Amino acid sequence: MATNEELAELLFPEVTETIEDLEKRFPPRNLPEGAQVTRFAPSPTGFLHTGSLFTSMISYIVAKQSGGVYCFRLEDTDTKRTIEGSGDLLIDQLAVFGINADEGYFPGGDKGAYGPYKQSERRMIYKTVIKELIRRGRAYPDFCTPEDLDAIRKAQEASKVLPGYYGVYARDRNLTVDERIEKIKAGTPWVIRFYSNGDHSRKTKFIDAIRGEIELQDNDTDVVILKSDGLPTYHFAHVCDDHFMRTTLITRGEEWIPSTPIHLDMFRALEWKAPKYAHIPSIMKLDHGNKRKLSKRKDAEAAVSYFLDLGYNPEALKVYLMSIANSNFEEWAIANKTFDLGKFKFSIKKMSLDGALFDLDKLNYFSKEIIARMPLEEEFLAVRAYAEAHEPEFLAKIDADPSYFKKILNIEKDRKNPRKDYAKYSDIYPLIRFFYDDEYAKIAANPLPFNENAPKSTIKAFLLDASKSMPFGVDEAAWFAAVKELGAKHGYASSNKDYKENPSAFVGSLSDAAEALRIAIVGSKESPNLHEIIEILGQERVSKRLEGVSASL
RNA sequence: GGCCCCAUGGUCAAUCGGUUAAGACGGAACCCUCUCAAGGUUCAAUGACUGGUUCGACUCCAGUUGGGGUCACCA
Repeated sequence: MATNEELAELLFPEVTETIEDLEKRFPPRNLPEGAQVTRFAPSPTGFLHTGSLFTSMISYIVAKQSGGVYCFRLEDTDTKRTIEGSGDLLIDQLAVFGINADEGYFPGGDKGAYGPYKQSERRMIYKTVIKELIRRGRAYPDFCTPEDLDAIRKAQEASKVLPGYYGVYARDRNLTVDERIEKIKAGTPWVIRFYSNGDHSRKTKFIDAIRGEIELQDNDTDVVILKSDGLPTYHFAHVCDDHFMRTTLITRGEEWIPSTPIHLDMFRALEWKAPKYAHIPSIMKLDHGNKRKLSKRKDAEAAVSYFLDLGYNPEALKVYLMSIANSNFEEWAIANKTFDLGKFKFSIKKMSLDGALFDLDKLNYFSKEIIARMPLEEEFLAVRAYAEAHEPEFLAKIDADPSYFKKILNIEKDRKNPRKDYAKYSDIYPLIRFFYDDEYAKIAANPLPFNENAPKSTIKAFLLDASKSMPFGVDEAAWFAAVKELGAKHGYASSNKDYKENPSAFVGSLSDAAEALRIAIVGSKESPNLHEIIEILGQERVSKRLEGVSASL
């Protein structure tokens, strides 16, 4: 009669260390009371997901505000789904949002004493633990083929019993050690399963940091812990890694709630203290009247890069996500006149329990606020960087005369209520391109939107006159007084009130006069403060435009 | 289907048994105003249903309904 000891040795001869050794290698952290060790542990399967940003942001802020440690761990155990280089991309994208790990996997190499931080490099750790589990009879090799498993599942469905590899349905659970050894020696492929002692008819409870007490049926499934490719499954890797990395708070999506009993079962078997869990609600989207999780495949906004490509300020996205995470953040921000997330006291208990619908309007609102509050120099750099990456034509204009562009950006910015017309950097160029002569020429080549209130001849004369006598270098009041006077000379009312009282006495209202000027100068009925615009454009350019438009009428 | 999570306006939501049920985004109106973006003022809009417990329930309990999640050698 062979022993489990022999089985373990046959399965993992390369493992020489023990769990004891690992405990010494990764000692408990020496952190102050209350400090949380959190982690973000994505799979390198693509771009940073909006939900991942949400979760990582929360992990980060919890660690920071408690004086703890935030780790980044790469869960690259699914070799089929792994996309080469996406782990590094994830780190770059998190860095854009200022979420930089204290320790973990980095493109240049691991940082921290609890590594490696890439699961594919932790094989020996998993095997060490599994070898021990086999010795103790708490794990065993399973020789089922996919077809065998399929047959078991079909039988279960037919007899209307819960599907899964458990109890009497766990075919290889009760093989003798001799039988196991025999099959292994015969070269039968195997995986390692956890030997559960759980009882499905009983409940396990745990305290979720967000939801409070959660009660679930105890796990009795013998889950696969080591796949045939020698890599662990998520369930086992989570238990091992978070134990040896000394994670204190597991932040993960709420889709993990149902499998928590599996994890607890394993912590129990290993006699390890289970960490606390905080199951984060998912961000949802409305799809044909139904709420559903943001989907990487179906929804562009599921990828953080979508917002970055459109030119949203990363801070704005974070602020929006924080307003979902802790809804009191918004009131705090208004009261404190700052959106500085670092100064806000985040509370994991205040997180709402159901998934929020992604609200683009609200993102736009925050984004406008944040861009408007940015100091000019900072905004300039950010816009330039965006143009550099996405709008080469715009970039050329900026670089041809940076100070000119800064003046444009600064329109109505230096005041208590700054202009808020850009939610994202991509909104800027279309709105300000008239400042550049070649772009203005393209706009003016199309019919300009003059209204029909005043006859063309009046507009023509008015614009021509303005091109010669409109004052420059004077303050806004003086300039506007001059505009009124000029308008009056051509029959426009000098106030809208006058016009309203007696419309037939005038060719148009003051608004009509101002509108004619605006259209001629910027090519549109809408623009920021006209006075600031003409001062930036300068007398020569403005006169030329007025003259040109007048001539074309 | 089993199990779990969730349930206040269109959206995000406050209230820890007693309120005229906050606030923000969005919407509407008005004001300001040379247009727009803002800003100001005001308005409309919420406790899924049914039973309990209680002097009193949005709040506690149960059930119903609805939404979401999960049941892999994916995470």
